[in-house]
Amino acid sequence: MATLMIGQLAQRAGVAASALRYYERAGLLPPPARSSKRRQYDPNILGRVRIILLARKAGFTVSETRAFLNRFPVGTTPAVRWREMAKKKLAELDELMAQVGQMKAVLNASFNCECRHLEDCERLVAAKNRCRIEPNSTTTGAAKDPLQRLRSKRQWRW
Amino acid sequence: MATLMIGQLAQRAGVAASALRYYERAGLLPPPARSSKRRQYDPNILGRVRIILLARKAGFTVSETRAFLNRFPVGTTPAVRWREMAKKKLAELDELMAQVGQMKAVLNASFNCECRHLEDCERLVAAKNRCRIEPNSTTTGAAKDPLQRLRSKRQWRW
DNA sequence: CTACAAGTTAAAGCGCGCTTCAAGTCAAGG
DNA sequence: CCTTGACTTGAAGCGCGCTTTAACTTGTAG
Repeated sequence: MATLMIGQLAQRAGVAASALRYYERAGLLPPPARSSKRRQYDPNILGRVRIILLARKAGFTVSETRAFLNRFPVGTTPAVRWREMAKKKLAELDELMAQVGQMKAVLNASFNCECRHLEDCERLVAAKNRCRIEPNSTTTGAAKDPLQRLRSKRQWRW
Repeated sequence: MATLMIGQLAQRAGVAASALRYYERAGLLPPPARSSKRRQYDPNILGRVRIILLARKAGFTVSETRAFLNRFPVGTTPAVRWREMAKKKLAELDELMAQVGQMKAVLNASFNCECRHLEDCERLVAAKNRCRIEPNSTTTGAAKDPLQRLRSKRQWRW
């Protein structure tokens, strides 16, 4: 009794109902009982939702979170499992931090030139005369991972 | 003479030809002269490509990079412009770092419980009996920005 | 009975920065 | 002449985590 409709569960958990449906499809939440097709949640499920959100907040992807949730091998407690996964994730985060650090270095070290126009920089760079634009070479390409955000398919107007 | 085909420019710059075409569409590279429809690049354009890659490496998005490249207001040198944009970007990166720091905190502080099964944690969390799962409350939802990676549309099997 | 609110589904959309594909053009070498 | 390889274009795809939309059902209030 006193089961929760999806909207109520969503509100209590501080998350959108659509996200809960998504988590169900993704295997993070078990399919609840239904009354006339509507989901009726046992209030205890709120604990699981909170754990899901905690895992997400810690940086785990949805599939990592699923791996964490779906019944550990017998004998491993949640805490053990968590620490194991946390170790990997911490390493990933450290790598991310390192990349961000490199970006900051590039931001601080570049364009210490006196060129009046960008074209001057371009020519100097093309001629390998530094122009003190580059920090420490290794211009092996742009950053791959961190930070993201023209789609329009139409050409830029010059 | 001795102009570069797109493949050659790509190789020298250490970037894919498709990326160069993309940069052109996006307004980072000026449309080059053509010989029988093929792009013929002035070797000097290599400088511009390098600058583009540097900007990307520094964390600037494509449209930010376009803003940086496309002719500053008269009187602002590349260096000035760069420093202005770098300032903002550095702030963004610091925010990112802070978020990553929070994740690390969550990773380290969670699941210091002795529960044998996840279900025990769930019940405790649902009943607000901590279970020492949470670090410092503020469970306002999962992280929004950093780190990203079921699309399949098909249900997870339980 | 009618309205409205809240639920349901499957499918598509978003952001970002390219990459990949299909279908075609072109020049040089054998 | 034919092949090969590099180029061309427009359009679609990828990854990730949801959100949004469209079309429909259901329970409740007036």
